[in-house]
Amino acid sequence: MSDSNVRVRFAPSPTGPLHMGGVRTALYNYLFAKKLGGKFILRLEDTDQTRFVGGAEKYIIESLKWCGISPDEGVSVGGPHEPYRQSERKPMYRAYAEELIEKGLAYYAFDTSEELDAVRERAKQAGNANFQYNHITRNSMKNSLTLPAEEVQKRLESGEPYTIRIKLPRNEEVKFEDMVRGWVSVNTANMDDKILLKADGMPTYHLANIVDDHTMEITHVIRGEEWLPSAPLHVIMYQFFGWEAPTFAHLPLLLRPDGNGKLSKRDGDRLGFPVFPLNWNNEETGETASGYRERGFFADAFINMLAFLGWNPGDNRELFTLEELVEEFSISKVSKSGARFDFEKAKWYNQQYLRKFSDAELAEMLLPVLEEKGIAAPGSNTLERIVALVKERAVFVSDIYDEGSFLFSAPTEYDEKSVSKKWKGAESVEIVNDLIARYENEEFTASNLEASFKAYLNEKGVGFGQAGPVLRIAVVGTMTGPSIFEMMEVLGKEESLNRMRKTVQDLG
RNA sequence: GGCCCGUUCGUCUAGCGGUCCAGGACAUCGCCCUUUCACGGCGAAGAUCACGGGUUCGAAUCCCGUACGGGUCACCA
Repeated sequence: MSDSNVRVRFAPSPTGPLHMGGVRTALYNYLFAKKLGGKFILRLEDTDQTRFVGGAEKYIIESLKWCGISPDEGVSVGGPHEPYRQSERKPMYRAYAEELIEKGLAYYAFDTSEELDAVRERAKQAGNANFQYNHITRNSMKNSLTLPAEEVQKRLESGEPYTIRIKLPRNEEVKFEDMVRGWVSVNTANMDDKILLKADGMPTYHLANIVDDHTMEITHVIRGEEWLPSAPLHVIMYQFFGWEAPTFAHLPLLLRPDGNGKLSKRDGDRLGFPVFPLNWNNEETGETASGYRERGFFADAFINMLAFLGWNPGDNRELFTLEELVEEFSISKVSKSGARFDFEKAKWYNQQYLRKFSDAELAEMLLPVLEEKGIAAPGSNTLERIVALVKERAVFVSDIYDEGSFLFSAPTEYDEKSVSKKWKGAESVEIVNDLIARYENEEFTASNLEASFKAYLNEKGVGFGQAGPVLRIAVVGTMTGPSIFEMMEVLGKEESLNRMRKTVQDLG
């Protein structure tokens, strides 16, 4: 990894759990930085005190950790630009806003929220869909541009609440080259004088963002497309401060699988899949949401899947670990259009990763699943053999149990369909009894059991299609599953025969 | 509604002027394997490259327009 001054940041707002779109943004930032030998910084944009949600910060840190996206600097790890929480940086922002006022590039505004609401309402009724506080309307508002200097001074000294707004030029083309979108251009005539410093003394996103990115020496700003409309404002702010602007990259949005619009936090459980990396429980509100980790996803698979929602290496390869993604990632290959999320594909990724593990590793991972279900785990040797038999049909580790539950404990009921289709009363009872008698003195290996079974078929003149399902029902209660003889070998003689005897009783 | 961004199989996408009557993956369907189910293998179906004009010997690829979709218009980020 070469020396590099590339510095990127992921700057979420702790207003709730981080959703997968956010994780992807973090991931692309991380990949971009690591690929170029740069630094990945985690900053918290908590300037809105009214929307702060307890536990969100911890959730964000844990999520990134689970994903393997580790910050080089930031709230969780510290660094040379501490603090990394904007609320803790509050004192520094005002000076920057005032610097702009001194330069004549910003002004004090005394309009209250209520007054602003009223103006907007009036504009709406006059047929003007949206009121903008801009180079025209600011002349009829209460601010340091319209009020006499003495009155401004008086208001400021009296402690009257005020905001600081940027003073945008009247008609200027703002251009910047976005790494994924190319040249983007907007005229200031279509922009408004955004508030930089709020009445509570906190900076808005725009101010805090620019000041922090500059002071933290951020070189590339990689964020979601929802920020594209405010990027020109940020470009102007860099000009106003006389700072070099970072390079921007606006990522395409993650779209909902159904209907229109971007994937939102509420879509998740409604559509049957998680939108969050981890389970979320807000103890204050009782709000809960499910996460990929608890759903049984491997972090690698989750990351791999996420990386491919809007990016690909340009060839047919699809399976990449985080390290491999770092190696291959290129922001120029990020697509411009939104990606509709598909849970089926997500599961496919997990299945691919599950298969990379050995039987022993999967057995180990299955242990906690069994414990949670209250299932007594067999010895590790038996467990591994069960894993070997069932793993091809599993997408998640827990599927190994779900698909082979009858290998852990005797079935408590018989699959109705199988029984009605293949169980022929006395005839079947006879077959099972014959097999019990036969197997009692046999060595219990799959090959032996199968050979003996076939010999029985011959003697009896019965077809496999008739007796096979009967044996299967007698041992595992259903017609599906791995090879019956393999299963019997794993189950062992005593268990297998007991189950057969019980079936004769139950279905006899 | 204003502004900005986007538009290749159902979905994710490859493609950056000729190798494309468009390739891969997921999903779907069929066959084979397995005397079960799944896995796996093979194959099929599926995109007039949103539409209309240009530019060019030649366009999915460049330009313009239209349509549609999305984002954004807060003292939220």
